[in-house]
Amino acid sequence: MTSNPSAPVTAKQPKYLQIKESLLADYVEGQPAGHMLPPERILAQDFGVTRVTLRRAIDELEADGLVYRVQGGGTFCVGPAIAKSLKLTSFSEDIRARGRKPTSVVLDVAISPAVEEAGRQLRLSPGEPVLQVRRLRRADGEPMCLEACALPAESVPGLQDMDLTGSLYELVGREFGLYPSWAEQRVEATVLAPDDAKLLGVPSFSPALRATRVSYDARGKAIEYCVTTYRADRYALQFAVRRD
Amino acid sequence: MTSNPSAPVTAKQPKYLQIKESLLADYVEGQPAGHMLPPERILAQDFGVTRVTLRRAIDELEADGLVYRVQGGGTFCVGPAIAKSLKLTSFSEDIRARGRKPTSVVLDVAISPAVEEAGRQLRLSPGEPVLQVRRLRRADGEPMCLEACALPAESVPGLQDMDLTGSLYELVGREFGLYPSWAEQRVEATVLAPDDAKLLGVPSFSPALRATRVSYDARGKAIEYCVTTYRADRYALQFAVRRD
DNA sequence: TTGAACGATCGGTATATACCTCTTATGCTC
DNA sequence: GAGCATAAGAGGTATATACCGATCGTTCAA
Repeated sequence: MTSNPSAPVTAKQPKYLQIKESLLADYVEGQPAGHMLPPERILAQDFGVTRVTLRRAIDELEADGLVYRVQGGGTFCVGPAIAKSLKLTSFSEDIRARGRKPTSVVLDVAISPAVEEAGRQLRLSPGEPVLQVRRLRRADGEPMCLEACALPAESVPGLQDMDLTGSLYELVGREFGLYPSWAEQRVEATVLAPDDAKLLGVPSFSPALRATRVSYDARGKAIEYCVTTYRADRYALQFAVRRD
Repeated sequence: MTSNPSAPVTAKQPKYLQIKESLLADYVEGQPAGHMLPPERILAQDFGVTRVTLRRAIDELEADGLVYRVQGGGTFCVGPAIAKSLKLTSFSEDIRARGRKPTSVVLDVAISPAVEEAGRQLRLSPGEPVLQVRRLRRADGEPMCLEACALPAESVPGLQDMDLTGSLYELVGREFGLYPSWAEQRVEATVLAPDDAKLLGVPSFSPALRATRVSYDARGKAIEYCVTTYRADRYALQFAVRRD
């Protein structure tokens, strides 16, 4: 980099990411479905980069499901109605995205030796310490779900004394540099045991949705094993999936 | 195409895809988690291509979640235990993947004007014809779910007279060139109405899992709107999600 | 023995360039 | 007016090359 005094605030992001953002703002956001972007060669010239670099930026937009390309045809927007997040979201993010306020009550925090399902799913040796957190989570004060998370205690030293009423994802990311890259999830229908039903404020044996999730970082290391039980009358899981 | 008599059977696949397959077989499949691949420069030399092309092949493997890269470190396998499909799967594919045999009984086929939810989700004008199929789906003969699919009739002329007992995805792909690229899905817990319960062979008001899905092609055009009701005691939805 | 500096090695970004393949619109012929 | 050939223009693949930035092992000094 030169000693250019007007260096951008963008903190040394690669060009192709800067161009991606620029393309997003200029040609994608707010555009109707099927709207065509300028040809790659023109855009490359406009941005003063090679077509290779420009293509890399569009690759990103395509991977995010924001545009699609037709060989010999052009590059087009998929439209605002679509383009929903294909992302893995936490409860907090999800509830906020629906315009409601997430809160939590910590029911239980404990560190115990890895046993049963949690230890096996986290791929821990029997006896290794596991931090377990049970929380009741609400949206605008309404009980929505019961959540039982287990994390390898060695990955998150001191977590048990922190504020656990917010997003666990945010917390372990900020404090321990652990960022889930992807997760395996299992969803089933069940009925609520009396204890859980009471906490959620519904009759015993009401229908419920149970999601069991194991989150991994980019290296494939298990970060978190989490079982969440949702009230069926107040919550539905919503997500997008890619094929091929 | 040249008249080269020793043309590969690989039907003119791009080099980077051929290399991807080759890397998969030679360095990824069967390798333990954390196993390191040779450096990019070496691999490029071995395959007789530029590093740019070689990197493109590894990009594919990384996007499939099969390897991860560490700058300055190397490229590593994520391991066989992980690397489950992040793909959108059909019922047939899913059941087969679990080692069971999928079969279907067609309960109902009809073409009617687009009304209600189906028409809205498929983004059709009111009155446009919609093909609706209701099926009872089994695994090894056991009733697993009830499925109600709706497709724009104009996209699939003659589908109503074809064999609908197999995979609908496969059929519309083969016959009409329609390939779902991604889908939005909504999953909720519910209880079975008496009619549905009877078809699934369980008592009325048994718990059930209901998945509502809209599939789109790469252009963002809606292909299919589908509501599937699963027996809670026999089926759980399983999938993987990416985060960023 | 420890620790800091260095260099080799690895993946990450970017340039310039060439040619292929597919789509689409043009325009001519019948 | 319908239909087919053609050319222009779009994205897709691949080469060769250069340098940046992070990691890790080694070496050398304190």
